[in-house]
Amino acid sequence: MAKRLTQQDIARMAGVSQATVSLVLNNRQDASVRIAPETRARVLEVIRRTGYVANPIARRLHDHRNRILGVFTYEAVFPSTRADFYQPFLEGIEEQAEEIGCDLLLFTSAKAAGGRRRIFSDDSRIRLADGCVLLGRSLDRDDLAQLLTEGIPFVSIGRRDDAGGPVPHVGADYRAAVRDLVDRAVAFGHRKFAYVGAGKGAESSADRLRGFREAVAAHGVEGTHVPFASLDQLAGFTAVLAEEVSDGAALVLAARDRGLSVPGDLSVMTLGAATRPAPEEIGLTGFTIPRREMGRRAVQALTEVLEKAATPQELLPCEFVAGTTLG
Amino acid sequence: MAKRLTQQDIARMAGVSQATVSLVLNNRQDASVRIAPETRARVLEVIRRTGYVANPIARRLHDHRNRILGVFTYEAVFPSTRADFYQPFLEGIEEQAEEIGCDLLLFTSAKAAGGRRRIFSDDSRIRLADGCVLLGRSLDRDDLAQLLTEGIPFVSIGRRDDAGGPVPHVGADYRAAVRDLVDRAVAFGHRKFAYVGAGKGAESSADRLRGFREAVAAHGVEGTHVPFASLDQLAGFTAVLAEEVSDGAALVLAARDRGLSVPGDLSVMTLGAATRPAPEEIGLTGFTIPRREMGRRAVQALTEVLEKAATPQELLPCEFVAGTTLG
DNA sequence: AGCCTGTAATAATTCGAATTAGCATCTTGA
DNA sequence: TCAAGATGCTAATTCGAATTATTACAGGCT
Repeated sequence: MAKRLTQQDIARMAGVSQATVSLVLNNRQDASVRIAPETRARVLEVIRRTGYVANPIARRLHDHRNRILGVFTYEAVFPSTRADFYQPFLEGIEEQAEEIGCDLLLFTSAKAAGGRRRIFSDDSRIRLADGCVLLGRSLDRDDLAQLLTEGIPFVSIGRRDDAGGPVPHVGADYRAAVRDLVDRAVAFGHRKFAYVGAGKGAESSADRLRGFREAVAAHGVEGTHVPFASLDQLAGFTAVLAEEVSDGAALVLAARDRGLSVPGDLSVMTLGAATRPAPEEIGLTGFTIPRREMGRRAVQALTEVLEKAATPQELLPCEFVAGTTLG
Repeated sequence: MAKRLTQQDIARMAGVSQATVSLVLNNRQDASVRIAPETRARVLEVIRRTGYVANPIARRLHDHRNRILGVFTYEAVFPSTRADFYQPFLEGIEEQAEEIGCDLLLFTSAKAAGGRRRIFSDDSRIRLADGCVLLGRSLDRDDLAQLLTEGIPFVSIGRRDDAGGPVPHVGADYRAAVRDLVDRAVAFGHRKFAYVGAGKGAESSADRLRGFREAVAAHGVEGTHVPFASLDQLAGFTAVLAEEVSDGAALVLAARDRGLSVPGDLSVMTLGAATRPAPEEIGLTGFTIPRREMGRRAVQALTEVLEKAATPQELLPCEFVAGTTLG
């Protein structure tokens, strides 16, 4: 393996000092440092001839930035089973990283303790990057707290409750999106609503349920939370909002199986959670989560954290999907 | 942003010298450098408390290792349009990287000149990583040559012709796979073969065509290369091998449109290239490319390059897919 | 006391490039 | 003619960690 050329080598060849090579390379024209045109040309010629490129490692050692953004996920991102969930986020992240000229570091080395990666372990590599985007339905509270206390620049994708301090995040406005769905359903004449899903645990679930409760209260209609729903538990309700897309789809199929009409006898809406893969052909009414945009904005927010030591918190609007299961 | 901790900081807190911290951190036990157990424990405690991690940049500057593996692609990897192609490879790469405790660096910063990323530019960051996996249907010859002459450790996914020297790669054995398909078709009685596709340009295309030529020659049957095929050009042939899955699918549909039976009147096989998305429901006869395994092996090969300065070259077998379009 | 041996830790140097302070040399202008 | 200023370049330092050479000190032995 041919030894790599250094600025010192170039300097020797051009008969100047290493400092001069550096100045020429960076095209410095300041009043304080001047290089004669002939000298500059001579150095440039040697650089051209040798194809010399500055060693980025050494270069980055000097500034404190290395233009590397970390992406942490609690599990592998590429397996196809998880692709539907991660991919749109990552698409946005990659896009924005490319725009600001940063490389992306995937923390695949994080020791998988009990099948789940850890942000902090004996030799946490989280600080490899200038800053870090955290991705996952739920994030460990202790991890968030430690990130905050250690002053590690990061942004969460998805809203997060305070963890010993405000957590910088870019989320989706599930609360408003769910309220909007209820509003629309009320306009269709619905008065008896059921919310199907956990409604707690992850912030994303809690936000949805909260939006639901606010909306039914505002309209003065009946709204019940049914954590795990079979069709039998939904007798009497005319509109069901299912956190999970797959749950919504299953309900539609089950209802039609029993000869019920959807949306004739029962309206079903989905709240976009895609923990499990779901059939697409049903055309569920609901909303889309701006995953890609969230990825983009997260990287932008991270640059704000890095440059202004800010704590950005932002919720992006979800877009209504008409579908065919509300009537 | 809180200033990043240095070994000097740790040293101060533990009341020792920076050198001592380094020695403890690297768990050096040599006879020449000894650290008292109490001192060691004190330093480790400070490290644990602060969550200190050595700056990989500085570390790399000194010992030329940082447990970061680069992944270079000429375009973004996450957009869904490219996901089908990249994903299986990346899945294998991620899996193996996780196993050997390395992080993955995606070179999103590579300047996109004319929409295509460049490995080498004014500020090439390729050397940030210990080594690099190159991914893409075709790789720039000049880039490969430069990687070789600069002695940058890398492995190509996909076989590559020499570029001023042998190129380390992990590819798929298209040659053998295509020969196998022809063998099977001959066994079915076919004697007039057409090869549809470029058959040149990328090594993967050339290898397929080469396998085709070898097989028809070995059997003494007729074999013609038809770069861009419409159904009309295929009159007289009884078996068609299409490089592109989508081309094969289109041929089947076109043939059936004209009232021809597939495989009754015409057999169609595909050679697995998936540049464009293709319908899956046809059940084309052909073979699968072991993309995921290629990703895994590429990372393993890269470790061989790094540890033994080897130049691994390996072709993995493709698996026959019976399908329904050969008879 | 003087000398050696072992132990424990540190000072100093290295990696490659960027930057700052500063040293010569050459012009001007008074 | 001499100070002031411009010009062109380089020596020295910095970044953070790893390594080598070296020092400091205790205890044992003659």
